[in-house]
Formats: sequence, C-alpha cells, structure tokens
Amino acid sequence: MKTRNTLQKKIIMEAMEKLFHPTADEVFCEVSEEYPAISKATVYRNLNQMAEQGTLLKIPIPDGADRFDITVKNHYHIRCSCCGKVYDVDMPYFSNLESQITDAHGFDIKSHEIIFAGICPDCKLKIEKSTKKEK
Amino acid sequence: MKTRNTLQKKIIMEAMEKLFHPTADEVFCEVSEEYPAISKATVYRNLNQMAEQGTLLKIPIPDGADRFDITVKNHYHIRCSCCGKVYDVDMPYFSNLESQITDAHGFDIKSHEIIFAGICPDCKLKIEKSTKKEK
DNA sequence: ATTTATGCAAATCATTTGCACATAG
DNA sequence: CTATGTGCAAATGATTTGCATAAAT
Repeated sequence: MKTRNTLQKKIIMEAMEKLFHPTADEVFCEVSEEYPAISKATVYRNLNQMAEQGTLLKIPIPDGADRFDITVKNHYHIRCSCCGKVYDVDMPYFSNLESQITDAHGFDIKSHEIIFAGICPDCKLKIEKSTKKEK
Repeated sequence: MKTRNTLQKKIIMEAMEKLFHPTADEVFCEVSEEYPAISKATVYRNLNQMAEQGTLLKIPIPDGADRFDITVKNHYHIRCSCCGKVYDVDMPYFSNLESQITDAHGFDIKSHEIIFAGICPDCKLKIEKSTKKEK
C-alpha cells in the first residue's frame, strides 16, 4: 500500500518538530491553529502511519495516552507519576538485551521498551508545599 | 484509609491464583461463574486496591488492557505483538538500573518496567501457514 | 454506629471506524 | 482514473465514577 503526501501529513510533521513528546491530542491542538479544519481522526491516522513506517516513534505510556517522538533512535523514557510528563532518559541503549533472554518461551523477540517512573522536580516542589500546609 | 475483607475480595484473589496474567475482564469472567452477581466495577476497584497495597502487580500493556500478576517480585514481561498474550521473562532484574541514570532532569526515580515485544511460537506457526496460502 | 465496599448505570478518555466526498499520483 | 486520504460523527474498549444500598469493623 503506497502512501501519499498530503498537506495534512506535512503540517502534522511540522507540529511534531515543534512539540516535545506530544500526545495525538496535543498534535491536534497545535495543528488546529494553523489548519482549523483538520480532523482528530486524520491526526491519529497519520501519526500511526508514520510510526509504522518508522518516521516517528510511538511511545506507549502506562495510564495515559500514547506519545509520539521524532527521535527515532532507540532510547528510553521516564514518566512523572504525578503529572504524567514524559522525558528522554540519558542512558546507553541495551542493544544486546534481547539476546540475553534464555527462556522466553520460544519467542522471536523484536524490540524492548524501558519506562522509568518517578517524580519530576516540579512535582517534588508541589508535594513539599502541600505537605507543609497539612501540618 | 483501612480496607475491609469482603467476600468479593477473597473470590477475586482466588481467581488471580488460578489465572495467568489476567486482565480485569478475565478476572471478572472467572469470578462471575462462582458469583454471578459481582460487578465489573468491584473487580476493578479491588484489583487496583490490591495493586496499591502491593499484594498484586499491575502490568501496563502497550495497546491493550492492563494485566494483573500475583507474582509481586520484580520481573519483566514479554508480549506477543500478534495475539497480545503476556509472559514472564526469565532474566535477572536490574536492581541498580535506576542509579545508572545520570541525567534524568532531576527526577526521583522510583521504579522501572521493561516490556519486550515479539512473536510467540503459536503465532509464528499461524503466520507461516498463512504465508504459504498466499502463494 | 460509622465508614468502607458493592452493584448498577452512566460518564470518561483515548482511539478507531464507516461512510461519502476529496485529492494525489 | 483509481486508490489513498480526509472530515465528520458514531462506535468501541478499557476504566472510572456517582449514588443509593449493603456489609464489615
């Protein structure tokens, strides 16, 4: 199935370059400003298509909407369990991790994904403040 | 907030012992046979409560319903991208992985999660068969 | 007695889909 | 031309929530 170069696709890609790990909805909001007629379904369809083609990376987020990343190079993510924001993790990629698995029930392993969870600096501050108030 | 020991909680835990990495819905189906009056909301509420208390492990699954695991000990998972089934991975746990991260934007890292993706033996067979047919 | 839990239905949120129409190649 | 893409609204699927009632402590 050959894909086509539509105006929508181009604008969505431009939005991806501006935004940082956006959700489909965030892309939709950004694109809407320049091109109000666009449909959210089109945004989803194009993001998914690009992810399949390897132009984008789709990052599944536990307890939240998927996020998309222009950085296609393999890397890991960390998510704030308080506010949900996602950042890249500066850590070497385990390129041989898949070959380390001895007993994976005969799986053909294709990829792996590491997601760290923690509290971001902003939320740390917020929590400290609200803890003080409680006293 | 102190929790109570209800009949529902007990039956849900029993179902968890029988099932393997079930989704909330699978637990609901299993429990319904013995106790048809149970509500799906009760199943969700109890599974989440037990996960918070550390009695169960909640495994977020990319592109699918969360799964719950009686094995609370830290371990990793592999998911078949074809049929969605999830298995445990027999691989040592990276207990010091979180301390390796140098630049995580000042995060307090609490935990990490590794999910492998691949094709399970069953689906491998299915794919081989259907490829033959296409010829 | 008081507070937590339950069952039900309705609400929510992210995402997908059917369909008629538009448009890229 | 003709297959792929779009916009819209409705459908889906997982999960949560409001509320009146029930049950555990």
